[in-house]
Amino acid sequence: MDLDMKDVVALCKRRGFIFPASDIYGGINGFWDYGPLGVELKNNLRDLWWKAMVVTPPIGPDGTPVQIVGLDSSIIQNPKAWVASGHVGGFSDPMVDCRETKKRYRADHLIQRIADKVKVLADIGSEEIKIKGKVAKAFAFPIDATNEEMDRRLKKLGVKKGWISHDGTMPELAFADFSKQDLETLVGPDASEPGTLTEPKEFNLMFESHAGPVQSDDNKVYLRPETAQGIFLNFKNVLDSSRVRMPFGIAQIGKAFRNEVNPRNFIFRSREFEQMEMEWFCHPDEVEKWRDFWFEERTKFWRAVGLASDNLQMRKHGDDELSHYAKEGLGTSDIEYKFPFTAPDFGELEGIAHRCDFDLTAHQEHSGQKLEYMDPVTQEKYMPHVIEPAAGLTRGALALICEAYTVDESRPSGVYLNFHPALAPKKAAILPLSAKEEHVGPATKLYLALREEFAVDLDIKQNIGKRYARQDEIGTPYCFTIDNDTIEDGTVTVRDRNTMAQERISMDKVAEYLREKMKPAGANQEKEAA
RNA sequence: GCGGGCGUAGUUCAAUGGUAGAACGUCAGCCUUCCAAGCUGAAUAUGCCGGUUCGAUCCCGGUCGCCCGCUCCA
Repeated sequence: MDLDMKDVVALCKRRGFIFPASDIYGGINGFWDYGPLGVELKNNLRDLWWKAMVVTPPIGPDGTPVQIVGLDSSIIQNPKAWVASGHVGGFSDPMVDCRETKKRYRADHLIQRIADKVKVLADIGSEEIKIKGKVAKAFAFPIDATNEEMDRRLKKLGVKKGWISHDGTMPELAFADFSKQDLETLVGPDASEPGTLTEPKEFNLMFESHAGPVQSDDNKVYLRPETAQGIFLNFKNVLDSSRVRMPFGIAQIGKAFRNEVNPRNFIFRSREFEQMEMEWFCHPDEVEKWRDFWFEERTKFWRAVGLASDNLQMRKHGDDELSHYAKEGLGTSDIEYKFPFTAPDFGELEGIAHRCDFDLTAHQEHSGQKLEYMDPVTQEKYMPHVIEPAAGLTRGALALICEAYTVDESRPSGVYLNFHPALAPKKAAILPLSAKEEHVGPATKLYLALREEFAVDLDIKQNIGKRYARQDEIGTPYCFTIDNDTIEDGTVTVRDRNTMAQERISMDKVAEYLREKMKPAGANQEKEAA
């Protein structure tokens, strides 16, 4: 059956995974809070990523582990950094609305074509093109409109042939160059009369604040829209302090902020979110090798944490959707997940981008600091290129929840969360079969021993069925039940979340049992074992 | 940002121009030797602001939030 997002959202709230931010004040659009279980899940994913990147980075093509160091840079940086990165300019996409058709266009995606003839005629007042009684002097078309499409549209609007043409005598103007008054005589791409387009509206997708208690333009600062820039800003510091040599990576996990026009789809597109980014610096000649390497590693990671189904797919960006930093080079490939709200389409989970030397070059120019790399062996001096695997931590957590959400009418809870044990917020629940001391005593002892190593729950209240059901709903993979046999022979029942099957194991072996079950999730485990 | 829909307990739903009810969940207790059993009890809701009205959860306006579509997503 199709997974309904409403059920997922309800479970997340009911069991304490994700709450609307500022819930008691009616919430705030685009912001979410992670509850007691949500923060565990998110931290587990975060820690596994950190381990896979920084603690036990993968074995490289040459058979030795690659070099990656960690970083935690400030959310607020010198605003010049965002000018250099292109965010101050590039983040502001002027938008134009059509009052008639309610459509919205990016101003830089519209062009206007004005026929000289029309202009002249209008100027001398002898003849005019009138549409619905209004003077039309110019027509806006999508930037990719073909001549045929433009002809067809003009004909439909009743413009006589010969009055206006696209034979090269008709100038093209960028929308932004048009004056406010000219808008009155401009016909929108889908409108039936002139004058329906609004002035371009500035959209700045970066959050602004002020460093210091007095607000002025002089101390305006931005909340980072991506963690990546903090890495580029520290490239030289890391290089000078960390004994790293090309190629190497700098990894960072942290919050990022984007003033999304329209936050949607639960935590998928929120205004405050968390990223896991690694900038891999390498020689320009090696980018292809490393792009392929990281693409494969990152795919393995997502499969290892539990996104092993057909819901995961890989997609290369088309040329039309490339970022400003990826216009040259190898482009961007996405790892995508089929979320319930995107199905049958997929939503981006991680992008592996070739950022070229865009960022370091830009920061070198703007800061005046030399950021080139001098190879100590070859004495070659060059600007490193960057392969960037950039993943959404919060999106990842959402994908994990969606993937884990399993409807099972046959069990009391009706649903269980099939998390990989390493990701599950609680690894196990310790359940005394009855609330009597002979059960509670050993259960408490087991709980105290296990909690040193695992996130476990001790649950004494209510009957055993209710307790199993509750653990199912929060995705606890194992329940250890203490009963009369435990007192006799020191064994406990292990109840498996997915199969509901039970087996008895010695109480001494419980920790080892859990340790074993946690194992396979590390993305680099297989290679290490080999 | 535009259009449409919606807003009642933690969740899912019901009802009404005359002071809101259920199920599940939660909590407390009893009972329970393995899957939400049974029994008893308890707490908890009309998003917010304003208007109409004798009286508004219901009608109207605004606002906030959620969902769908469009747009956008460097």
